[in-house]
Amino acid sequence: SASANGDDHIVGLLFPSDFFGRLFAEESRFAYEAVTDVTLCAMNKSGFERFLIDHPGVEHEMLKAKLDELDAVREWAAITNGHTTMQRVATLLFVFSLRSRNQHREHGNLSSHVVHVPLSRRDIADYLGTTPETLSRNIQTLAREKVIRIINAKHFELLNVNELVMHSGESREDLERIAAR
Amino acid sequence: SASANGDDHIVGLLFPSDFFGRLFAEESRFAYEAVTDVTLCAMNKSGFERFLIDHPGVEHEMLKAKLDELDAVREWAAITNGHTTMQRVATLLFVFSLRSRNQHREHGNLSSHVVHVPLSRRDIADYLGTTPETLSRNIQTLAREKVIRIINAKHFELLNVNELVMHSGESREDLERIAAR
DNA sequence: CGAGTCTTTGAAATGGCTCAACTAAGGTGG
DNA sequence: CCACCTTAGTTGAGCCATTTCAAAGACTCG
Repeated sequence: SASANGDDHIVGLLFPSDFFGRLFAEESRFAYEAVTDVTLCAMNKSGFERFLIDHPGVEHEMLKAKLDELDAVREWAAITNGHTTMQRVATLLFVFSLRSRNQHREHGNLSSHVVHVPLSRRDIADYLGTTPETLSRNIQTLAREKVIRIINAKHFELLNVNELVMHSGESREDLERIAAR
Repeated sequence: SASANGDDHIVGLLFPSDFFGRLFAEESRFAYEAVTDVTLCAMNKSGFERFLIDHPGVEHEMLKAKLDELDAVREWAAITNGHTTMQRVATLLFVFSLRSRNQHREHGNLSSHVVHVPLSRRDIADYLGTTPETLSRNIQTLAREKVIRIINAKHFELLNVNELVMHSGESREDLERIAAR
């Protein structure tokens, strides 16, 4: 997750296996903050830059990854711009559900529609461009409508995925593409 | 400018000398639309991709450019998220003023604070994540406060740059960094 | 000089924000 | 192990910016 506190804004989330750090520049314009325990692989910045330059094949893969990332950021920007808070909340829940499903698969727990969102309400709100209060109200509305069940602050059970997709205002294909990055 | 019409959204603007097109992917997720007459340099996509792979030094420069672009998109996303419409309008005008100042410099017309925004109100509104009506009201407010003078729909004279910066809610340094890309 | 499009303006409706209080949860020290 | 304290989340009510719907100017182009 990049940049969080104060009245700054969260401009992205990072998931396991994601790369971060600002290559080929003095410093990153954004801050990175962990919301869970993390295992990370750190390397010497200039050494890694050197390595990329010396191994064009690897740098080529890095370029492709960054091009994908660029698309994803633009896509997310389009979503946060023209949608209501409810649509953003629904989109976020669905995207996280696809991600956690992938993580649960290895536990053989495929049928479980439990979504884990490790962010605080404030962080989610910052990411979605709203306030914790408005976010909470929308989550509670979804629960009241039996679209989700709130297990606890960070765990949700999806009771009606179709309804969730409806609320997101996106087609299911678009949502899956967004989640895929 | 990328992606415009309907209820789609504008996720970026392109200026002279900018590169566009989605390398190393089947097709672009976004559409590109010209709002002015343009002179463009087109090249064979797969040929150019081949060229990049064969010339790691050039591909390296491409990577650096895309990394900058990524920062710029994230920065813009942060702006459109947490700011009022007025702040976004002021930011846009200031950024365009820096850009057109650079263009006017060569005409020896340095002192002129005339900003040219070739987009329609609808396009600007889409880009800023608002409606043409709200956008118009904010522009008119700036004019009423003598911060700008509306020459015509696409040309504005900046009467009070300091006030404009105030309205943007950003520091002048931040604005200049944003404009620089 | 129209016909059509773009922009502006008005008035009403509303979604989201702010401020404030209340509840739940987690963590600490006695 | 429990009372306490602190933080996070929820709920309520009023307010305000923005949207929406509608219509009146402007500008452009044939």
